[in-house]
Amino acid sequence: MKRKVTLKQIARELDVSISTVSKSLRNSPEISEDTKLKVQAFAKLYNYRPNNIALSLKNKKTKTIGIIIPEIVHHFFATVISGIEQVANENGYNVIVCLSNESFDKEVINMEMLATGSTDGFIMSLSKETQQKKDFHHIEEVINQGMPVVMFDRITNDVLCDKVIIDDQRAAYEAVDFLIAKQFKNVALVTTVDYVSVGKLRTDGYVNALRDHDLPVEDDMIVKIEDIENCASKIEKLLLEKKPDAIFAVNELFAVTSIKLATKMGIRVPEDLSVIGFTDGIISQFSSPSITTVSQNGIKMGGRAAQMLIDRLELEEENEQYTTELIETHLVERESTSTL
Amino acid sequence: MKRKVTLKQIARELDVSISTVSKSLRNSPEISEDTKLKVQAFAKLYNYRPNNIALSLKNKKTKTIGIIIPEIVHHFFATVISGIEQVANENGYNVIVCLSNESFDKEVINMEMLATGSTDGFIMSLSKETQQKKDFHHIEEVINQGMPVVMFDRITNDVLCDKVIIDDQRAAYEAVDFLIAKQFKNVALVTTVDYVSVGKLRTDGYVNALRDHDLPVEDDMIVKIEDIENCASKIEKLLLEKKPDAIFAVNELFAVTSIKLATKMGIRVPEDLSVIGFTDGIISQFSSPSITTVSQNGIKMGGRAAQMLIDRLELEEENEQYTTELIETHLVERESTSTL
DNA sequence: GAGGGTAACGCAAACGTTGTCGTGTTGAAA
DNA sequence: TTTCAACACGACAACGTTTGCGTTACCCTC
Repeated sequence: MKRKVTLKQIARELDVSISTVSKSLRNSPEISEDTKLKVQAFAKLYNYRPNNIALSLKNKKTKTIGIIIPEIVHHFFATVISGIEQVANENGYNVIVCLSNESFDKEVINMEMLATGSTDGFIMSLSKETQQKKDFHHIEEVINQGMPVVMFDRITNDVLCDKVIIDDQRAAYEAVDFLIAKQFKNVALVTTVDYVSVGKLRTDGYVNALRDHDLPVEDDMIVKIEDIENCASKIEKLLLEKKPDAIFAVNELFAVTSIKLATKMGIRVPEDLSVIGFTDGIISQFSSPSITTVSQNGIKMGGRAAQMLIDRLELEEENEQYTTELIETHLVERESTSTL
Repeated sequence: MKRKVTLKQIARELDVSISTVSKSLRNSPEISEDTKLKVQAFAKLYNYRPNNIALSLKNKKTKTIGIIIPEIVHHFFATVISGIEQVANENGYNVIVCLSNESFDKEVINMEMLATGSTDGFIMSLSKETQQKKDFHHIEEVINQGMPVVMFDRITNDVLCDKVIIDDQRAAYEAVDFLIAKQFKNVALVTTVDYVSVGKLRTDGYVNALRDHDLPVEDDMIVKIEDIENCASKIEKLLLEKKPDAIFAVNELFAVTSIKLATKMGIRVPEDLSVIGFTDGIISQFSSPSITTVSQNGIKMGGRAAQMLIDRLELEEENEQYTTELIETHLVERESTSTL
């Protein structure tokens, strides 16, 4: 087993100083050609690579981005990571991933952990608990320490930082508008509880779309789901009592669940009921019928977030101007909406 | 903006030496109670946290695990990461994720990148290209440098290290056996090309199951898919010409694609055709009909891999004894197999 | 031969931490 | 009064790098 070779070892072997070795490898004009060649050859032979940790300590830069997200077994978050990783990689950055599992405490612990030197900045999406508690001191803190933070998807306006989101309200509006244009009169909504920021915004979009078309907004047509495990009865009740001709669901899971329940109740999709979901993930593509959905490009979102963070990291002067970037969405039409 | 406080700053403020501060915070008996309390109070006030990078450099341990996988937008890999992250976190480790995108070169670059001080060890699953080229010098190299590697799922026997896999062959055997027990006589196989290790093993399991039941193994009943985009014609041909009464697919995507194509051709699932997939992911759960599948617990797999790596990292003496651990699988029966 | 210029290299500091060892002061025992 | 232990703390090295600056030795010029 041959351990990693260091400048010191090369210096000793070649009987020169450490500085000479370092300068030779960085091709400094201070060093004679002879020595440079000798050192470079030796370094190549022993496959010398500068130690990242030592560099990080010296430069006070880790070239590492911390990602903190609620969960990773989730198509959208996975695509965002993928987008981040790609841009990060192109810029010589690594990504270190921490999961909050929707827990406020874990989010705090993870941030503090990574903030003590491990990363140069953060890209994060808030956990449900954090959104509920509205406690963002851990985020304020790292920002105060000079570490840039970029928030995406589940954000808060209470923290000043760069953000990347989709225009949830507008996307929802357009989805509902699409349904109304198809002459559906009883469009129901299956959404999350209000403290989930994106759920709230999509709900708002739904309401606005109905209002703008002078359609009634009935509370009974809106199902707010807290826990996916126990949502069946609520949706069944909706289908049974309100007999909607279309459903807008604020995520894939709600959409596919609605379809499954409807099918079980003898309601055909899309003949008797049209359904639009949100997030163009695996489920929408592969379920039967495949689901018409609002596509939010996670790769692009992650990529933009990473680029914003890196831009800020590599800007030497502080820039107090924060921006919120909107990633465009579009409706992917599939089988779950009738074509009439 | 208050930057992170260091030992040096505390020392200066309190007019003591750096060593005294360090020792006070680590509660050394060398230091008087008075001084300790004073320092600790000050440190708490300024929220002192030891710098991870400096610690890593000093201890030659980063408390970080490198994960290299082909892709992350993939349910199984996401669950494995989730499992790794959990165990890592419990043991005070962070995970840094790199994606090879199935590319050999990227896999090599990522490994070399992380190997120069960034991580203590690796957990990885080989890229397709690497499996095809059978070039593992980058892995051998980091092992030679004393960094432990744990491989999972897509492994190779050409490298000596710890491994975590499922018994692909046995799992496939049992799935096919299950079909045969249901009196299906024409069980087809939709699999990958042979160089994908798990595909090959699952193919072997299929073949063995048929042989053991004295059923013929026909080449025409086996479809090997290289590229998911252009697989439709092959599967359609199989369905049309061979009219199988059951299909065993070596992954979710192949299973759901087969079902979709069959349905389009008027073949009802499960009435006319039973289908079993592999990997219990989102697709199997939510497609219609939901898919009977071999469940491989990614969380458990990742957890075991992480534990094996950490055990080896925290063992001071070298242990040349490598183990390959099998994670049990089980068949999840759903709607895509007829119950007769 | 004295002075100055220059090529080629080494020293040392710095990043933040830990731990070994050395050092000064105090008090008590001989 | 001397000696010695205990106590409380500081100096320093080390981890691996980079870099500004100091230090040689040599050669050229006048």
